[in-house]
Amino acid sequence: MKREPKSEAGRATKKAILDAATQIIFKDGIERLNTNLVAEKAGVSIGSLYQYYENKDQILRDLLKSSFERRVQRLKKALDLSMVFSKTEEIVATVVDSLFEEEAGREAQLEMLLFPLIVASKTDWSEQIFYINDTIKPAVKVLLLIKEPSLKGRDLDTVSFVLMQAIRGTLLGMTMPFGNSLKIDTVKAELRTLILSYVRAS
Amino acid sequence: MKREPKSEAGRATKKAILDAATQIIFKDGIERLNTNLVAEKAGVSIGSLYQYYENKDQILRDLLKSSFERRVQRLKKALDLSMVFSKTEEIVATVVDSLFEEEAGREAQLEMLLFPLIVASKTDWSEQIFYINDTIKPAVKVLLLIKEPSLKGRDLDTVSFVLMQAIRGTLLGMTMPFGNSLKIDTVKAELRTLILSYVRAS
Amino acid sequence: MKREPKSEAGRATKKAILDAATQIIFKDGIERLNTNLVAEKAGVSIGSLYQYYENKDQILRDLLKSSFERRVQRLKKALDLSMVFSKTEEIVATVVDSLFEEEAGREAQLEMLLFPLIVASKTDWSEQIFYINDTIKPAVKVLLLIKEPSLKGRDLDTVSFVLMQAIRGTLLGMTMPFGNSLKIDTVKAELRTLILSYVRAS
Amino acid sequence: MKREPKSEAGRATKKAILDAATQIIFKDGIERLNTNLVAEKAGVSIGSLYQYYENKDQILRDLLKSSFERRVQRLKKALDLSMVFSKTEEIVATVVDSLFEEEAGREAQLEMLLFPLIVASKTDWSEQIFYINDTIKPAVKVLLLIKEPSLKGRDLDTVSFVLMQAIRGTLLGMTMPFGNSLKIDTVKAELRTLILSYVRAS
DNA sequence: AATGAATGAGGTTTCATTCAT
DNA sequence: GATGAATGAAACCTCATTCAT
Repeated sequence: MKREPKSEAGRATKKAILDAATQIIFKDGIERLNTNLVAEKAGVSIGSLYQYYENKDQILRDLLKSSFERRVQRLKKALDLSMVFSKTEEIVATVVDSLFEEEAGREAQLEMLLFPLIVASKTDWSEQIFYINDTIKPAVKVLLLIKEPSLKGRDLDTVSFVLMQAIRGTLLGMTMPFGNSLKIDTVKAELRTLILSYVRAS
Repeated sequence: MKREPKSEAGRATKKAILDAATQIIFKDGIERLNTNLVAEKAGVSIGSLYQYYENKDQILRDLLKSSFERRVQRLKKALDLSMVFSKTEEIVATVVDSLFEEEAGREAQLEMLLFPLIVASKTDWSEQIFYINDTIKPAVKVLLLIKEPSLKGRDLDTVSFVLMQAIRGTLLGMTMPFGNSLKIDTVKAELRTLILSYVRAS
Repeated sequence: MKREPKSEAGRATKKAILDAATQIIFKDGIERLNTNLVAEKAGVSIGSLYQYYENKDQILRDLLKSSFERRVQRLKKALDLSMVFSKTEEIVATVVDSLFEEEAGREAQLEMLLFPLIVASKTDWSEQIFYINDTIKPAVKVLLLIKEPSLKGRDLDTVSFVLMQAIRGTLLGMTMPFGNSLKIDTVKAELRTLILSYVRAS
Repeated sequence: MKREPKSEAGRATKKAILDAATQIIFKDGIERLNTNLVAEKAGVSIGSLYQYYENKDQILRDLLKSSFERRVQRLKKALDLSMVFSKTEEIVATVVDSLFEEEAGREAQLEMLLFPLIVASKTDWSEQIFYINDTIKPAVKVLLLIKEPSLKGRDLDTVSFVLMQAIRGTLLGMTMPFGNSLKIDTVKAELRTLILSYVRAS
């Protein structure tokens, strides 16, 4: 295990590395992501980079992890706030709004770009991959069940899986060439319709 | 532009290259996909590979293209056959069945694995990317409208976009670690429910 | 030794190959000159190319040879015609004119482009290299001596060497970026001045 | 842009690469010049070579540049020293002597060997190519005009162009097979004659 | 005679990682 | 701790040439 930064400077370096990596992925493409370039863009020597990250995989893993964490934070916040509202409609609206916040699309995209590397690398990524399911799904399930009794009888694991994939797919589609010609508000409205009609289907 | 095979042998070589590439992607991971390995697994010299493909990107592009074509074929077939059935339920069931056929998941996965390379590469992929939308979407739209008059008033472009992304997302999820613990029949049932309830939502 | 073309078609093929090679050198650069491309541009299969040329070097050698032959023809013609004129001024003017004919610059350039390959290759090129010297120099020497008695006492080999290199250098310079900004007629006038003043120097 | 060496060691590595390249060009021929060989002869890993040079072209460009710089230095020195002499004859003699110094022929030759690559490569070489003209020509023009008023009325750009090409051509010819059979002193004498008679021609 | 598929040695370039300073 | 020079395996791609048809 590599040194955990003890000083403020160390933490700043790690952040700079992660930021540089993210920037490269979106600006130059994930194929151009290499440690030398990351170090350069982060304004850090390649030697320093390897003080904080054992290897390239660790950087990617950290990237994915922090993306997940941001997403979880965003969703949790949305759900917590909306729990006090009475209607499912409002909960769904709040969640959909939070999904379309600035960064959410980028995170979906980042996740997808990272996936091939996840699959290919020798390091074990399962911790990262399951993290979001373990964190979000229970909340989703509980919430759905309380609000929509009609779900009783259906397999909630499958329902939340389909729901999440549908949402993620739509989000991802928005970041692709053919997706960004659509009006965001219309897409949000349709996504709300999809979610509501689905959970209320008998 | 590279030589288009003029003999039967040439065509066989091209096919062998494509097959080898597909096999490598699914067996070894897309990160291990390199021209030398492809040539080797195809039982062809590296020189021959470059007779038929200008560069690695062209192989990937061809891979994507043929995957798209197969998908379009499959969907077209399903839609044509089902047109004679009277009910939307049956159409949807047929389409969902066709999506879960052996190869369909692989194609969704291939597409996703290829995406980072698509984004990163200098070659222009838009032709490939738009192909499926241009081919499938009109059919979907016409069909939906005929069968479900309740769609009138909604933006059909957005509806079909959301629908397709939802389907694609679910399909993709099935190929990922956390997806394949679910029962396929349950997922299919839920996907049918999602589609039907969504297009019938008012 | 390769087949000498017996048929008209054969000779045409050889010419097509040479023409294609010349075109490639000037359009794409000598670095892009390769047998496959030559065959393609010549509208001939690579197999056919190797029926007429043992290897790439032979093509280059043939290229150089025919360039030399054209130059020799041009100079001979100029010298023969001008021999009947009485004055050195007129001879020089005629020769300079012939040097600036359309193709002459190209030939100087071709020769220069071919030189590194000449030096590098294993095949013996001395025949080609000396050809022009052996053919042109005697004529130059005789002519100079007859017309300009002041040359007596100077080493004619050196004089004609310096003269030829000066001419060739100027010709070559005209094909380079910084050369073609000059007015051709002024350059021709100065070259005439240079030649005349030089051979008449005491 | 590649790393500029920040340490003494780095500068030494760059120099070793350039030296190795020069040596290979003259010993093995420019066709044998390849990055692996250069790295090997320089006693450096191929990776290090690419730390300092973006690609092969950059090495060649650097080679040409430093050759130019050496030539300019030599000529400047010769011209400065000779400015104090009173007669054009002496200036010309000094310049010609400097041109025939050990290295000068090599530089002319290097330049010529590099030319095909210059023409073929995508990188922009104009900076290098114009450098020598911009640096030397002004000095030549001023000098000529001061010393030889007879030049008034002639186009000095053309005169200095013809003069330089004549000189360069002669220098180059000396490095070629048919040139080195001549006595150097005779050639130098004739070149002096050529220059003097030319600039004094009316 | 002509074709063009196939070959593979050899070249260029990249990049994760190490290690001496 | 930080630096950056050095490494070299491994990838990409080219092209002269052969040979079966």
